[in-house]
Formats: sequence, structure tokens, C-alpha cells
Amino acid sequence: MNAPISIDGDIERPATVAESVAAVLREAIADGRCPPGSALRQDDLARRFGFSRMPIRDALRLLESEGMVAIHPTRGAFAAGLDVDEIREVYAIRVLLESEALRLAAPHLTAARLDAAERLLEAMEAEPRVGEWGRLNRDFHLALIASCGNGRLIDLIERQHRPCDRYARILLADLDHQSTSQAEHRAVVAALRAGDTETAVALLRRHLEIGAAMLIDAARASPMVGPRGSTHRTDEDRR
Amino acid sequence: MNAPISIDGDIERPATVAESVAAVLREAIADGRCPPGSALRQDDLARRFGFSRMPIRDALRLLESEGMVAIHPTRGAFAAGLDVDEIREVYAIRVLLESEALRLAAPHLTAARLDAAERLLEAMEAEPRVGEWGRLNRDFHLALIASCGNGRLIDLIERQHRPCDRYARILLADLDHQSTSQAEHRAVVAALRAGDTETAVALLRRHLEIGAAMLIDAARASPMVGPRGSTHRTDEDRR
DNA sequence: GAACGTATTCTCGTATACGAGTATCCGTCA
DNA sequence: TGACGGATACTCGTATACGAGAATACGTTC
Repeated sequence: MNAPISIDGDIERPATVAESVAAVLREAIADGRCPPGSALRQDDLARRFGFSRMPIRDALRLLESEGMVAIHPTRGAFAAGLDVDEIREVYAIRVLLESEALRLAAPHLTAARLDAAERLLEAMEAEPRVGEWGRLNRDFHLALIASCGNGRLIDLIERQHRPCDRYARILLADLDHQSTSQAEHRAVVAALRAGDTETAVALLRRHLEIGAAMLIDAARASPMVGPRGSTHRTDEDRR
Repeated sequence: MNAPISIDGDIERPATVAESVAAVLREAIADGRCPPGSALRQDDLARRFGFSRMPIRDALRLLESEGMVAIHPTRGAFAAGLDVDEIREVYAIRVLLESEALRLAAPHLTAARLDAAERLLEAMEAEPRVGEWGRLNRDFHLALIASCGNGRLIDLIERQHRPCDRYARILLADLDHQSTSQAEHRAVVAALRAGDTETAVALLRRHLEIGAAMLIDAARASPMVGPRGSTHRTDEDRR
């Protein structure tokens, strides 16, 4: 029996059709090409993607567990609705989770890690695509808390980012908010470099609260956002 | 168009085979009849339940999203492993989430609501079945935070209860801890009745920390609990 | 005797097919 | 004209079937 040689390169599993389909659908729902509430017919998607309904079913189940679609037995799957209350709720949860995670991670945030996080910020400023920008934004937030020592907490936070990203992409088509957001990001990093954890936490909290407020404002002005539960048939089905 | 008459009775959806199978499997995994790490073969289960593999697949996907099983593409599904670190992580998250939820809910906790919660405690004391006891325990915790005004937070907390319940059922076959647990529960309710929210939160926190410590102790003594990631083939497959 | 290569078996992923339930549309009646 | 009832079309849930990949066991070679 050999010594346990540690090789870190993650081996990518043989991606199933279901996972590929889920990835495409996830993007489509996230950026609004599948409007909130629109029906996702199984054989419609099957024809479109060129596969049978089985992997599509699997993909829809996957997306359901992520909260991107709602599945009603015998009625089908629908792109998840947008809901002002959800924004409020998700951000309240993010404040809670990310504050604690940052507190736990702060002692382990070396200069090198902070440099890496800051490189993400630079990449964001050079990124015109909203989808990619959102991904980098998420990576930045995760980079700050990666060393919190609680993998499950990280996972939970990652899940909360999904709806935030979706709301941002659908509601904030303009990229104005990105510059103010970036300043807040840098302030957090600066506080962390100074070793002032509680200030960093407070700044992060404020950053999230501002983001939530912006989304809520945008949501009020948007016709797509309905009250809770109303999956409000956009009836733009069968695209 | 009629006035919106509110009828509260929840209509039960036509339960699909997949959901029924998932419910049975969930129980089997939760109470250890499916040992952690054991393989869950699709056509084995299909034969056992008397259905085809399709609804079994759906059920496994459902359980995967709950964290009860781990699915490896082309390799199959396995009952989720037990892991000491996970206990620590889940309880840390529960402390965080339930503390905040209780703070939010406290102003809305009327005497009637507290009475209802206390009735659950009484039911727990009369309940010999561990499975049912766990359900009542969860209901009690949820009853305290039901009025926190953040449905997504409640949902998140509910999800964290699942692994706790599973660990408790597998590791704490004896019911000794229930009496001490009950005393802690009652102390929380008493503080809430007195209107002392912060004391109640502190008591709840302590209650959770004690529970975590008990489980961690039990886990150390158990051969079933492995380090993270080792889904450690129990190879008691093909029962 | 140990390690490698090959063949077999097993399991999963996907495709196709059928039955059941739901939603929709149209005709009838008050 | 509006509402009810029935027939039609549609979609989903489930069953069966096939091909591909992985795990295992065996035989071979050094």
C-alpha cells in the first residue's frame, strides 16, 4: 500500500446529459430568457435539446432542488417566480451567514488570500458580461469566507447567492451599481488587511443591505415581480 | 370573479410513486436501517418496492437534494455517510439561524403560541418511538420560530434538522438525553413567557451546544462514523 | 508470488412506448 | 348572454428496452 500521495487536481466526472441541460437551463432562467413563471414543457425541451425527456426530467429535478424551477406533480415545471419578499429574506439570511463566516475566516485570511480576492475585483472591473461578472462577484464573496472552517456553511452561502444573482441579472440590466459595489468590496478588503475584523463585518453587512435595497427598488418598478406564490403565468409558454 | 374565500385545508397533491418511495427510503436511512455508505441499487429497490426504476431514480434525486444520499454518476447512489465534522458544522449553523429566528419571532410569540409549543413538549414526553419523538422535537423548535416572518429562514432551519435527527436516531438509541433536553426546552419557553428574549436565545444556544456535544461524544464511540468524505463502503449492500 | 492485461458481469444513463390525469374548447341549456 | 357539461388534446408519470461505462474476476507474464 503506497503512501497517500495528495493530488489536488479535481477530476471532472463524466458529465451526464442531465447536468449539461441543467447548466444551460440554469443560465436561461438566471438571466431572464426563461421569464419567471413560464412553463418548461418536458418534450418541448427534449425536442429543443435533441434528447429524450428522461435527462430533461433529471435536469428539472436538479434545478428544483436549487430553487430555480417549481415542479407541480402532473402539471409540470415552471421557472421560479420573482418575489420582493424573497429578496428581503435571502439578503437577511446572507447578512447572518456571511457575517459569521467572515468572522470565522478572518484569522486565517493571509495577505496572499486577500491578494487573490483583490485580483477577482480587478477581473470584475474588466468584465463587461453580466453573467460572468456575477460569477466573479460570487467568487469574491466566497474567497473571503473560504477559510472559515465550516464547509457546510460555505455551501449554504453559495446557495443563497444563486437567487441574488438571478434577481440582479434580471432587474439590474444596467451596470451602474457595479462601481459603488466595487468600492464597498475594496473597503471590506482594506479593513481585513488592517486586521479590523468587526469593521470588515460591518462593511460587508452594509454592502449587502445596500444591494438588497437596490434590488427591492428595482423590483417595485418591474412588472415581472409578483407577490409570493403567484407563479403568475406569464403565459409566454411554448416559446 | 368571486371574493377570495380563504380555505386553509391543504389539498394533498396526488402523491407520486417517487415521493412515496422517497418517504420510505428517507425513514430507512434516517434510522440506520440503510447503514451510512451502503449502496442503493436502482433495480434492487425497484424490485423491492414493485415499481420500475424510473420513480426510484426520481426518489433518489429527491433524497440527494436533501443530503440523505450521495449520487455518483455512473456509479450509483449511496446512503450519506456520518461524519463528526458535519455534526459540528450543522449545529454551528443551527445556533446561528435559530438564534436569529427566535429573536425575530419573539415579539410575535403570544401566550397561545407558547401554549401550543408546550403541548408539543407534553406529547414528546408521552412518545416512546424515537422517530416520532424526533418529529415532535423538530415541530417544537419550528413552533418557536414560526412567526419570525422569514419563510426562507424557516425552511433553511428545517433542512438543518434532518441531519441532526438522523445522527440522533442512529447514535442515541437510548432515550436518556431526552429528559435533560426537555428541561432545556421548558427553560426556553419560560424565558419567552417572561418576555426575556435574550435569555431565551442564550438558553436555546446552550441547548443546541449540549446536543451537539452529546452527539459528538457518541460519534467518537461509534464505528459507523468516519472522517469526511469517506463514504466508507460498509459493503453491507445487497441486503 | 506479485503485478499487469483482458474478458465478463453488473449498473447506470438514455430512448421509446403506453396509460392516466389535467386543462381546454365547444356545444347546450337556462 | 352567461354558466354548466362533455369531448378532445395535451402533458406528465411510469414501464420496458437497449447501449455504454465501470467494477470485478480471472488468466497470463515477469
